[in-house]
Order: sequence, then structure tokens, then C-alpha cells
Amino acid sequence: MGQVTDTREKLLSSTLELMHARSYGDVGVQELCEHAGVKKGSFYHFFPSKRDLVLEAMEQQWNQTKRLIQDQVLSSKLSPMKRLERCFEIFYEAQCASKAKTGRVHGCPFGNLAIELSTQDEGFRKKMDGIFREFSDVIEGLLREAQTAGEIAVTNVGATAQALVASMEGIMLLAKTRNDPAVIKELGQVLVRNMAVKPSRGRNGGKAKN
Amino acid sequence: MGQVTDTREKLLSSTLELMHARSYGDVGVQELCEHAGVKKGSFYHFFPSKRDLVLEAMEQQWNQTKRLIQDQVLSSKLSPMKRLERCFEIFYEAQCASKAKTGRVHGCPFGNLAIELSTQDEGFRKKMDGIFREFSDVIEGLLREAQTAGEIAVTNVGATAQALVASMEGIMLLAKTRNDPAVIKELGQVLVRNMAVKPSRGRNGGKAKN
DNA sequence: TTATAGTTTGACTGACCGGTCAACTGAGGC
DNA sequence: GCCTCAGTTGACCGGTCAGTCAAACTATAA
Repeated sequence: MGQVTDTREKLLSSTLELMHARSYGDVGVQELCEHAGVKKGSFYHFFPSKRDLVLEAMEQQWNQTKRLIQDQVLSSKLSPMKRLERCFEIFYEAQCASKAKTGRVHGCPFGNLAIELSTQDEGFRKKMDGIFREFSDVIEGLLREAQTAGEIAVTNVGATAQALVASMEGIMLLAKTRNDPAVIKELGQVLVRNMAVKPSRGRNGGKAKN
Repeated sequence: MGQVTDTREKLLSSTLELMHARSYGDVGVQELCEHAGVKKGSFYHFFPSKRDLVLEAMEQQWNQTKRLIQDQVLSSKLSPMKRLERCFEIFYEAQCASKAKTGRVHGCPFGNLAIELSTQDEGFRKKMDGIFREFSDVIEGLLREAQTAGEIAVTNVGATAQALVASMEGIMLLAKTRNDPAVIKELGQVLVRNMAVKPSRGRNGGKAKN
């Protein structure tokens, strides 16, 4: 009975594309509908509001991202720290692709929306917070593996994982502001390698007091 | 002849306040004017457009920030790495203040605008890029001092400084998304301390190859 | 064939957007 | 006393915003 269409899905994927490339405020319902090839009336048949559409689109995006990380990073046979570095490579490749297609580095879709909306809409803030926490848990797992493998010597793994997530977000921000994906690869490497255990040269490289 | 007023300054400081708390897209000219106690007609007497006002406000904000960093961080007598840590403390205190006043952590005014506008307005992107580069130079200076003082053992100081700036931005982003200023202090410490030279325990903490 | 649920359509609402403008105000210089 | 001019005012512009709605259409199941 009735019809079954892909209108809903078209709307969601258009949202992912446009919101990532621009911003929540700058992309209107009208434009969203035109991009999806859908009339505005249909939009409100499937979603109660623009806000709800974007919230659901973010959920979808995060599920896709988790799958990508699982397949391309976690299930790889590299050493833990190399897998962490691989994580930056994935981000680098994604931004290279968007730069090649649109001429712009768009940064992290989650970070972008978190910054734009988390002071204005508590629902968005909580959703983004949840995503970052989940991601932090993934990184923490990687760090624990690296620790038992002796690749790093870190006292507070949980906080370090959070700091790493923050650094990733910041690197994506900088890459977007430079409009240069190379930032991701370069700074990612610096970050990971500064974290790795160095072959100690001399008794004590310097007193770390004061 | 004619009048001299502080309308222009009121407009600029209202912009700083409102744009930092919300976003470029969400704050309209009308609201800006009401907040500053100015009529819309006056606005366009002083600024050709909203965009120009915000661009100038950012310039002002950056000059204020540079002065703050100079006074509170660079000219302090702490060790270089302690001064770096002090930098995070400054950010922490600023976000505590805004949380106490408004109930919200608003993050970095530069990062916020960079994310919102740098894919849509090349002028904004360049301005923010310039600010981040200047800031990176300041951090690089601090890092070089730390290096000669033997506080850190880092090969690529320039890239490390950039990575630090990125991490700061990311930490501000995370603090905003959590709505918790403590994130800044905690993750800042983790970052700085993981970077400091550790008292080497044993010949080689682990092979850092593969 | 008909009933019906699911989907589509486009005209519509009222509020608000950034920006314009001509008329006006008021203080300092002459 | 008046001229000049920076600054002020509020009405107004066309356009866009998110969201509404009643009517029409369409595919399927009975």
C-alpha cells in the first residue's frame, strides 16, 4: 500500500554533502531540496524540521565513519602506533579528495557542526560530545595496545586519547584554514612520532623541573 | 566641525561579544545594533557591510590577544615549558569566566570563525590563516627556548609549533563541545608533559621501529 | 475495482535578512 | 548667526528564511 521512495535517503545524503562543504546556517531548506531534487513539501513529509534532518544525518555520518575506521585502521595488521598514523592518512586522503573535487578542504564534519551549534543547541552539543567520546574510546584502545607493545610510555592513557582526538580536530581545523590537506599528514606524523618512545641518548636529556 | 562619537567602538565590541558567543550567520545586523544601542542606519555609516565589521573586529581581537600573551606569558620569568603551560591556563581562565557569566564555554573566537567561514569567504580564510601563523611563530619561539634549555628533545621545531597550535584549537573545540573549561587545563597539561624530556628509565624504553 | 496509506506538489505565511536612502540633528569653525 | 559636516534616524527595498497545508497523485493490497 502506498509508495516507497528514496526521497528520505536523497535528502540525508544531500545534507551530508552540503553541510560538510558549508555550514548549518548557510544551507537553507530550499537549497537542500533543490540539491536532492525534492520539493519542499516533501521535505516536511519526512522530517519535522531542518534541525531533525541534520541531527539524523550526523548519526548516519558517524556510523559510516566508524565503519571506515574499523575496516581501514583497526583491522589492519600494522603496529598500534602505525595504525594511529594510518588514521591521519585516512583523514588526509578524504580531504585530498574533497580538495580535488571542490577546490576546498572542508575539515571535520563533526568538528564543524560542533563549533557552529554547540553553544546554541544543547541537542547538537550532546550529540557531538557523544561522538567525540566514542572516538576517544577507540583511540584509547589503540593507545593501550601501543603501551603493552612498548611503543609509547604514557602515564594517563585516557587523557592522552582525549588530547589526541582534540589534536586531530585542531589539525583538521588548521588544514581547512590553510586550505591544504598536507597539513594533516605532516602534523599528524609529528604528533605521533613525538609521542613514540625515543631511543634514549645519554643518561638524562635535560632536567624537566621548574 | 561635526560630531565625534564612540559608536564605531561600541559596534566593534558588541561584535566581539556576540560573534564569540554565537556565530557569524546567527548574529544579524539588527541584533548587533540593538546590543550596541545603535540604529541600523548608523551601522552603515561606519561600516560598508557586516563582513567588513567582523573582519575588523577580528583584527582588533587578535591585537588584544597578542598583548595578553606578551604580558601574561612571554614576559613571565617561568621556564619556557612552564610558560607554554601558562598559555593553556590563560585560555582556561578565559573560558571559566565566560562559563561563569553565560553558562557556556564559547571556545576560540578565531577557530570558531575560521571553521564557519573559511570555505565560504577567502578573505576570512586568509585573515584567520595569518593569525594562526603569527601565533605559531610565537609558540615556535617558546619551543626554541625550551630546546636550548634542554627541556624538550624535538627535531622539527617549526612543525611541532604548528601541531601545538592545532592542538590548542582542538582542545578549545572539545571544551566547547563538553561545555567544560577543565578540559583545557587537563589536556593542556597532558600535552605539554608528554612533550617534555622524560628522565630516561632504562637503556631503551622500547624499539620505536616498524 | 476500490480502498487506502504513502508521497508529491506548489502556493502560501509571517518573520527576518543585509543593505539603502533622504531627511534630519547638533556641535565646532568662521 | 550661520555654515558645514560627521553622525543619526526610521522607513523602506527585494529577497530569503523555516515551516504549513489542502489537494492531487500513485502504488499496492484486498
